[in-house]
Amino acid sequence: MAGNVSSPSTTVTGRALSLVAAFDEDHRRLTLTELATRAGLPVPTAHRLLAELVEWGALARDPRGSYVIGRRLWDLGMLAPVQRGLRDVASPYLHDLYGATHATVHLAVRDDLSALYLDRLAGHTSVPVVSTVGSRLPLHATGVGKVLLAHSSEQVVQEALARLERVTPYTVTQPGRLRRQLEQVRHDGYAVTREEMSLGACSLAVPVVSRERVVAALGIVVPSLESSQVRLVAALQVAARGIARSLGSADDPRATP
Amino acid sequence: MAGNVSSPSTTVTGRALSLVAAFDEDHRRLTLTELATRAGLPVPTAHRLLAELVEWGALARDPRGSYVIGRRLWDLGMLAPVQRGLRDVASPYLHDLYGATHATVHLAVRDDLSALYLDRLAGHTSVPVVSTVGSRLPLHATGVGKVLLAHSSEQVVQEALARLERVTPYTVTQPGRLRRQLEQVRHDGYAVTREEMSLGACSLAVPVVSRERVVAALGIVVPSLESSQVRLVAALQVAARGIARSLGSADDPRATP
DNA sequence: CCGATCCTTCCGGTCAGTGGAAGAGGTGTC
DNA sequence: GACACCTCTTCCACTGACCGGAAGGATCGG
Repeated sequence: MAGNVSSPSTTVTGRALSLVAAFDEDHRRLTLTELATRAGLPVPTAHRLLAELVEWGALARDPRGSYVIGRRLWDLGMLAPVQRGLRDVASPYLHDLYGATHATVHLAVRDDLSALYLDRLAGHTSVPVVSTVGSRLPLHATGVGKVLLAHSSEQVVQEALARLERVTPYTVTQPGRLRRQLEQVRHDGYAVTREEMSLGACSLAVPVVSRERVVAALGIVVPSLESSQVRLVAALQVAARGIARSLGSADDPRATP
Repeated sequence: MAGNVSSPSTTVTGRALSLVAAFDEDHRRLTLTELATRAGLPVPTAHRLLAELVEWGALARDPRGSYVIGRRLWDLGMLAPVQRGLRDVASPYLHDLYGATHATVHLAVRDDLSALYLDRLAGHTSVPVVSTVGSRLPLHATGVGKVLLAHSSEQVVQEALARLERVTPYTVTQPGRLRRQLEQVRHDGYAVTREEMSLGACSLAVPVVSRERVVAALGIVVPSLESSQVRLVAALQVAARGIARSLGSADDPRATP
């Protein structure tokens, strides 16, 4: 799985961007040659563009000379309206929820065919969890993902069902079965997963409904569901309603679903 | 205060970047003409470049046609090593601290002459606080700022002292007085501010010391300090030591101070 | 209806960007 | 010490991608 040699974009901006795009969750430090390869550019060209990006602060060089994402991009990223209102509003509720459950708490929205984690809140002793803020996980294997999918258009559902990757032995990979689960989620008002994304981790999630639209999903990850499920769902719903209420008041409707 | 018509960078990448740079905390939504002006570019040129940036996802267009920072930049920003290890490690401790104090909790590092807020944790009922994650506040008027300044090089201190802007009637603007306070901070091991940044908000902050270097500052904002100050400082120090301990283990030394 | 303002598209000239080639620095091998 | 091999950096002449004035839409308000 060496290089996703992207289409060698002919425009300059495109090329510069393809260099930046070479970074991802698993590639936070890249060398010149790696970048050139991944962006599908000749080394000297990459070098020149990178120099510019570094000068501007989009990228930075670590002590070893490798390239990393720079502080300026981080700054700018924080300005993104990516549900910024949502994130700000939700923060205290995530918190309450953590206080009530001591489970890892997640806030996610759907972005294309993945669940995009807007915020995460984990304690010291939480179950090992794969997600980090800004990361994406598949819709079919996570609690928040199922909630989001359950309230998506038929077209999205079809696309998602078309590629159900197996992650653990318990991942649901049969379209029919998942469809029934989604129906269940809509009926129950919450979603459940049991070790479908990572072993030893179960999750519960509920939708956050504002102006009659599902704007996000709120979920928690716990080692097991045993008896406490009812209580946890109740806590989730309280938090979700709180978020929705805060969203409804004093917030402009610039959603970006 | 219309346009900071930046030097009309001659390179294409530079121009594209100058468009992105036109966004800041106070300008999260910009129209084509605004962008063109702020970036110092002709409208058609700006238009073309913007189209590319939008297609790529660096920017996005809101329902009204204005431009905003796109989701992809947010993503990428989250990958920035801007103290990412620090942020991840600190998160649970910030939490504990909130649980113990129910005050707004801040984690900040020094970036040039400002305090850069890496993380913030606020409850429902917290004091009104200006900071948001990713924002910068002056070093001389905040608790975390004073801590960071107290442990900075003489050169930085001098530059900071050279421009002590007044924010509230209580902001310390006399260099001599601030110097004495910094001395006090080093001696006591914590910093105090009383309504120096915003009225009705006092703050306490302590340094996070890892490998004998001050790598960050941890602070809380409360309505008043009255009697509980000793307890609060103790809680802060516990958290700071916890973070430092977690940092010391299992983390590589790619600091970016 | 007409003028003002902002957004979008077009297209030929030109100059910035391109990338092969060569040099510099570093590291491992015999 | 010399060689092979690697990645990074600089150079520079050619060329085709970008530039931006001009013109055409779209929208709004009077």
